[in-house]
Formats: sequence, structure tokens, C-alpha cells
Amino acid sequence: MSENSEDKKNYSKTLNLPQTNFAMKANLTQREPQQRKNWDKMDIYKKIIEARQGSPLYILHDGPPYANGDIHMGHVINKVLKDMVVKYKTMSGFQAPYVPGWDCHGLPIEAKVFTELGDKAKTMSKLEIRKLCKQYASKYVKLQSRQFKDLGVFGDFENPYLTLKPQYEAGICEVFAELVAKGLVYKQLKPIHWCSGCKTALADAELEYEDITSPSIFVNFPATKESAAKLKSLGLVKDSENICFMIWTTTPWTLAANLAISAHPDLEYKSISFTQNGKKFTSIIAQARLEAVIAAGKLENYTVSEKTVKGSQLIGLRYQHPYIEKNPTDKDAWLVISANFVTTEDGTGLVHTAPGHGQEDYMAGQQNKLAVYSPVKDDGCYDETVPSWLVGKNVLKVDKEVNDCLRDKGFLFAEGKISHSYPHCWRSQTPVIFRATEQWFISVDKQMPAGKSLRQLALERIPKVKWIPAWGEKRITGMLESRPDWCISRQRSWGMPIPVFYNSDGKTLLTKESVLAVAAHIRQKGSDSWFTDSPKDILGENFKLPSGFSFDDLQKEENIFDVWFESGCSWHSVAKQAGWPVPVDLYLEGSDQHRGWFQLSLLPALGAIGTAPFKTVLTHGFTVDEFGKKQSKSLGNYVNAQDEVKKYGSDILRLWVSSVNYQEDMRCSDTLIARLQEAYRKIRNTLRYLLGNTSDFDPSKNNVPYEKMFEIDKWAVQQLHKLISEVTDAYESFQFHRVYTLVYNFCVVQMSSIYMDLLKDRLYCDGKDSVSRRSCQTAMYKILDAITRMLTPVLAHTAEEIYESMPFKTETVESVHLLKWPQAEKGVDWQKEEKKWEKLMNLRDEVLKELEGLRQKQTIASNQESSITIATDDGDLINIVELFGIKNFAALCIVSEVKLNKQKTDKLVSAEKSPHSKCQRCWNYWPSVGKNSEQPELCERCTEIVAAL
RNA sequence: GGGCUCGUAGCUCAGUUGGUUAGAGCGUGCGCCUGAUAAGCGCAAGGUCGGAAGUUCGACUCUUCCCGGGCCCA
Repeated sequence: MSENSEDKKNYSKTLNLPQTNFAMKANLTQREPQQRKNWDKMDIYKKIIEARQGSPLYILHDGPPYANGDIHMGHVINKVLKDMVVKYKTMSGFQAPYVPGWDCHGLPIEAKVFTELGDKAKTMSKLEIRKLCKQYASKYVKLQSRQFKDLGVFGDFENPYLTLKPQYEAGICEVFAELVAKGLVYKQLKPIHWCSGCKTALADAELEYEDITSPSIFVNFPATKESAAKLKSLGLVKDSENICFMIWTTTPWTLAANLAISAHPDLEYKSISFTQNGKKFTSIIAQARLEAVIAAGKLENYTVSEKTVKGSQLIGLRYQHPYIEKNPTDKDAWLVISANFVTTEDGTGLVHTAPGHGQEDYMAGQQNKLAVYSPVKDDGCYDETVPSWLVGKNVLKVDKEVNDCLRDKGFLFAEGKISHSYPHCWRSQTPVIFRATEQWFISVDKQMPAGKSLRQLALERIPKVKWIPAWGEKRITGMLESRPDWCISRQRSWGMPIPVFYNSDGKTLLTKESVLAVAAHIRQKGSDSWFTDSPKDILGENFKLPSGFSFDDLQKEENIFDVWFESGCSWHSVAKQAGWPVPVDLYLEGSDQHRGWFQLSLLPALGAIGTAPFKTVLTHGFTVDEFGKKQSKSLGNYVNAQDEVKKYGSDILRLWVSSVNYQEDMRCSDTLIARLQEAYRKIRNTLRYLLGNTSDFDPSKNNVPYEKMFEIDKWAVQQLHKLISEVTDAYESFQFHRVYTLVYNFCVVQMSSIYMDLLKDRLYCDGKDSVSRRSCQTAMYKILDAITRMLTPVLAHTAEEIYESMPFKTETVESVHLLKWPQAEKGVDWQKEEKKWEKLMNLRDEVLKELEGLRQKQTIASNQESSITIATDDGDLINIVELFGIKNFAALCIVSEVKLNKQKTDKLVSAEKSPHSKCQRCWNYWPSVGKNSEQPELCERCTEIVAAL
């Protein structure tokens, strides 16, 4: 050690260097769990709610995630965004309760339980299965609850809402009762995706498309004599022997349910005559399909009619089913009907139509008043209404028999194979069939007593809701315009039973009163009681049954609700029951929920109470990988949220969520999250510096009034006020990435690079209690205090740590989360001074550039070694600099001396090495250094201060 | 295939009713400091604003088409 460095040590003891116990190293993964323990101990959520007792309410109503699996990045984004909203609203003066919820019923859980049980499942009762499902759901509620809390999310995790709780289930019934009262609920036979392996209807989300090979057959349906004669009179056929309508299908098993042939009214049809197996045929097909049909039948000798007729001329013509003698339905059948969905892309232009086994077939059937004939049982086997040779056979295994039959009868014109994508059950991997079953629906087009349909009401209400981003309105409008009636029934065990009774005549008991009676029972005993208790117990013995019903002759509906109906009732089961005003302030979910929860909450609410359940709907996008591609486990570009939390800590993830524009796709990878660590460190160090330099500052004693502050300190306060105003705007409009950018840039530019750097001389070297030091400490304290508050919704843990480390507090509360939002002070007008500061800062930039030149030439090392000259005849600039003060400007640039030359030269700023000596205490090169013989190493200022110590 | 939506420097974001040489921070490179020190400061280099055509005196901004993502559906 040289003598010199010992001197330095001595002088450093005379300086006011920063002091703080706030560690530079964050150690988040260790520190955060401890903080969360403290929050738990003080019951922070309850404290916050109590502290805001009597304040206006702000309700963010949580959308329930599915109680299954670990949380992923999607959950992280969703919950952190919600938490930032709630924490901000709380600080800005609202009572903002947050009750987390979980979607607990439904097939995914039931399927998991079945898989775990294996064959044992078949021997178990519904109740036993339901019990296991409940255990499964509860396990994941607990797990996810823990994982959400680990993100620093505050909420009533002790009393979450679960769709399996009796009071929630009762709420579902209550909403349902209203919809029943409005006449919106009906039961109808409709074809839906059906898995014969799982014996249930499947939602679209439960389908996977796989390529399979199917038979491709062309079949002749013989026209009746009358129709043949009609065709002859139209000139399409020459004689009336063996006249057929030719259809094409890839599902021979559905022919048993054929009730019609569809033709497009505007297509051109011709007939083609040929001989097959010694028999002469004349088949009607679309002109556009002639070539394909000829190729399929490998025809060599044939004649095509000259005459062409429009499809509309074929409508009403009749045919005989190729292998069924008698119409199996009680309605009309076996005729040509008109349908616009018919195309000439494949087939014959005449479409085999089985209203019980296809969506379009069903629609066409309805328009023509055909029966919904679906002779297939839930196990995928034919029922007794089909020809005896098919009864009891699995429809997916009868292709050969059907084809053989058709061939024997001479109606199989051609057969082949086709490979196409076909829906499969996501779980059992078996091909799905379309099967008409009796399902419960909510009508979107039926007029309610007030004269409007749900669809009309929804389309009216949507523009009155605030959608963020605004295009959400367009999106949900489009979906509502085209959506069909809502199928709300499922043939499973794990869910809320649909509260309907039947008597032995098949009459349905479903009234508002009956449903409310069930609701009351369920509220007491839960939905399991539907399976254990008698109808009399459920309805209550005092329930007045309508005529024709008796308690001894009531059967309970076995179907359960679609889980979407359950979660769609949360505005009632949760918000209404908690006493919150509906519509609530905010729903905040991923943009996929325009189809899901938003829409399926809107419809029941409009039906039941005539209003939307929300005032504002905010949506976020999805995470993609660093190249913008979808994330998936199989692609290996999946970011595991648990790993990230363990690796970096929750505040880093929270900061990451805040930093990205959630309205678009969010690129996410370990590297991208890791980058936020660096931003975090910068913010942390900035706050640490502020803490360290205000450790001896008691705002109640040492505060310097704004008017008396140094100009540059006023600048800092003005900048802070600008920041408060912009950050508050950003929070108010939910633009968290603006909050991040604003605060971060403030730390980097205004604080670290400018203010905190230039302050060191006054802070370290001036007298501890001097006005110059207290002036800047006043500014620093205000900044520390306000930034801490503004960061609290984002850096929930770190803000707490900062608050704990502040030796003097303006508000002493148990947690930073109980503090109020920072307000702009009267008398601080940052806009007025902006122009002036801009000019000074630009001049400072010029100085720094000039100094960099000297540094490159190794003339100087630190800025303090230099003396600069500003030469200008710009009166405005001269005025600004002189008003600010030459010495202050020197301090701003951290140079030892500034000279002002009021004449223009070729250089605005020139710099040279200072001719003066360096003060060993403050490192400035000032003329006074060496003037004092007792302290020859020190400048005048430092001499005085050292003497006073 | 349809509806909605996104595409500005390596990254994250700004770009006001179309108006001079498109900005910031980070990162990178090159330096400096050693009294915020596993910190701090400075300077510099990075963009045919996804592509093409059009409207216009003038387009990152408006229109059309194309390319590439994402969500939802078929």
C-alpha cells in the first residue's frame, strides 16, 4: 500500500458515503419465500381488504382455470396481470377483493381418474367415481393455489370459489331456473360428435383429426315409378326402367339412416345410361361429376343424356331405399330435397342425407320436416329398427356387409378407398361418429318474454362493454352472429346434474320452481345428493307438483351440464353471492376466451338478468417461442414456468410479464426471461443508491421546501412528477409495458446516468446537514418513496424489501402493499420548465462528447480533471446557463470548471485539462487547492468541512 | 378454407390527424472510473419500418395483394 492510498482512506472517512442494509445481490429465490411467509403470518390479504373498508369497490372477477396439472406460462401471465391490476387498484384507493376460482368438473378429470383406475372403473358406482374426481380436483386446486401464491399473487386463497362447492352448484341451478323461466331451455334430438368408446358426446376441443382410410362407394337409389315417369317427361331419361339417383358416400353404415337425397337447386344434372352385370341402368348425376363417375365405374359403353335439368326440377322426386322396404320414421322420407351445401368437388352432386348422422344432413332434414332418425345406440351398435342382418352390429364394422348387400342387389355402382382426415376421440383414439341424441340446448334465437332473443340482446350489449384491445368487440360479435344453439348436456358422471325430472309417460318436469327447489337442496347437500336422494327429498315434500306428476313416479335426469355452463354462471355463483355489484368491473383472460368464458358468461347473464356480467373485458395473447412459433412440449420449445420461478425468482417473472405488450403474442424463452434479470439489477441498484444516500434523512425534520431547493434538485422532482403522471396513466389504461419502460428508463437515464452521478460531490463532500445536501436528499427521498410505490404492483417482493430498508417512512404501515398511490404535488410544474432543461441537457451532451475526445487522447481520465469553455452568441442559451449558474452547470457535467465565452467560435464547447490541482478529498481541480498552508491538499470547501468535524 | 389479429435495429418498446436525415433503453464494440464496486460513467456501430404495387407533392403511417406468425373455428 502506498502512502497515497492511505491518505485516500483517511479522507474517505470524512465523507458521507451511502449506508444501507439493502443488499446489492437480490438472492430472490431465497428471500422471496421468506417474505411470503411473513405475508401469510400477517394475513396480508385480509389486512389489505380491511384497510380499504368503506372505499369504492373494484371487482376483477377471476376466470377459473381448470384444476389439472402444474401451472404454465399462460397461467403466469394471466395471474400476474390480474395481480398487478388488483394491487394497483388497491393502492389507488379502491377495495379490490380478489377471489381466485377453479373449474373442477368435467371430462379431463374424469378421464384421468378412469385411466388411473383401469378396469376397476367398470365395477364402481357413479358416486364412487365422483368421489375420486373430487379428490383429484382438490389435489390440483391445492397445488395450483400454492403455485399462484408463489408468484406473489394476493387473494382470498383460503376461500377460493370452486365449481364443485354446493353453494356454487346451487348458483348454477338458480341461473338455469331463470333461463327455464324465459323459455330458453329445450331438449332436442340432434346429431353431435359421439364417442362410442366413451359413450358420450364430445366437445370440439375433445376431437383430434387423424388420417384414416374409408370405403368410397357410389350407390344407385332406384327412383319410384312415378318419379321415373316424371323424369321421362322432363326429357332427362328415355324410358322408365331402372332409373336411379346415384349418390356417393364414405360411411356405408349411415345408409341405414338415409331419409333423403340432397340436390343443389342451381346445379345442372344429366343422366347416364350404361349396362352393369347385364342389367341396364340410367343414373341421374350432376353434369360436373360425369367424368369422375365414369372413371369410378370404369365405364366404356355409356350414353349421356342431351337434356340437362336444374337441381330444382328434381326436388320432390322419390326413390326407394336400396335395402330397406319400409320407411322407419313417422315422417316423410326418401325424396329429393334441396340443399345449398351440395358441391361438385366430389361425389355425384346428389348427396345421401341422413339427418341423424350429420350436421348438414340435420339442417337439411329440419328444413324439409324429416325425422331425426339415428338407429344407433350409445355403444355404437345398430338398434332394432334396422334390417335384421344389421341389428346389434357395430356401425364401424359393417362396411363389408353393407357393400355386399348393395352389390347383391345390383345397386353398388363402384367401390374404392379414400384417405382423409377424420375426427377421433382425443382420449380413446377411436373414430368418432355423428349420432343424433337427445340433448339439452339453450336457444340463442328464441324470443324471450321481453321480445328479444339472446343473440339480439348480446349483439346490443357488446358495444356497451369496453373491450381491451378494442378489436375484441369485433371478434366476439362475429362469433355471436354465427353461433348455433348451445348444447349444455353431457353424458358423464363428473359434473353438475341437469335438474330435470321425468315421469313414466316421458313427460318432463322442468319449471323455474322445480329448478329452484333443487337449487335449495343442492345448496344444503351438494350435487352428490342428486344421486343419493329421492325426488321427494330433493324437491321437498311441500313442493307442489304440476298435474300429471307424483313423487312416486319421478325419474331424475342423468345428464350433467357442460362445464362451460358452470363457469358461465360464476358472475352469479361468485360475484352476486358475495354481494358485489354485477356487472363487475373487469374480466381479464386470454383472447381464446372470446369464444369461451366471456361469451358463455355473457349469454346466461343476459338470459337471467338482462345485463352483461362485465363492464370491461381485457384480453391477453399467448406465449410463443423466441422465433414467434407456438410453444409445445413435443417441439421442445416449451418454457416450464416452475423452472423459471425456481431459477430466477417470482419478481423476475413478474417484471418480464410487465415488460411485454400482452395484447400481442409474447415471445418467451429462458434467455429472454434471463435478460430481465439485468434490468431488475439496474432497478435494484438505483433504489439501493437512493436508500444508501437517504439513510440519515428524516423527511419530517430535514426536508427542504421545493422553492428553496437547488435548481437541479427541482429538475429531479419535476422529472419524478412527470413520471408519476405518465406511470399512473399507463396503469389506468392497463399498459404495464409502458409502466416498465417508463420506470426503467427513469432509473437508467434520469437517475443513474444523470442525477445520481452529478450528486456525488454534494452528497459525499458537503456538510452532512448542509442545505445543499439536504436539498438533494429531499429530492432523492421523494423519488425513492414514489418509485417504490409505483413498482409495488410489479415487483411485489422487492418493493416490500425496499420499504423495510427505509429507515424513515412518511407512512408507517405493516406492508408496502398498504401504502397509497403517489400523488403529484401542487406547485411542481414539470411542463413549464421542460424547454429550459432540454437546452441545458443538450449542452451537457455536447460537453460529454468533447470530453470523450480528450479521454481518447489520454489527456484526461475522469471528467473532473477538465476545464471547459462554452463559446456562443445565442442569447437565449447564455441566459439559460447564467440563470442556472456557471458552477451548477459545471456540477451538471461533473467538470471542475466552466467558462462562458459570449462570442461565437468554431466550436461551441472546447475542453482542456484543468490547470489547477486536485483536491485529495473531493477530487475536484479547483483554484483554491493549495492556497491553505495547513491543508495544502484540500480545496477551500473541504478544508472548512474537515475542520468542522 | 373462414373470422379476428400481429410483423419498426440482436432484444423489449416509442413513433401524435400521412410532413425535414425513423427514436429510446438494453445488448454488442471501444474506452474511462475504482468513494453505488459481482457496481458506476462515456462514446460508437446497428433499421430498404415483413415484401410488392397503388393513392399522394410526400407513406412506418392510407388502400390492395402477397409472405410469415398467433388465437378461434370449419
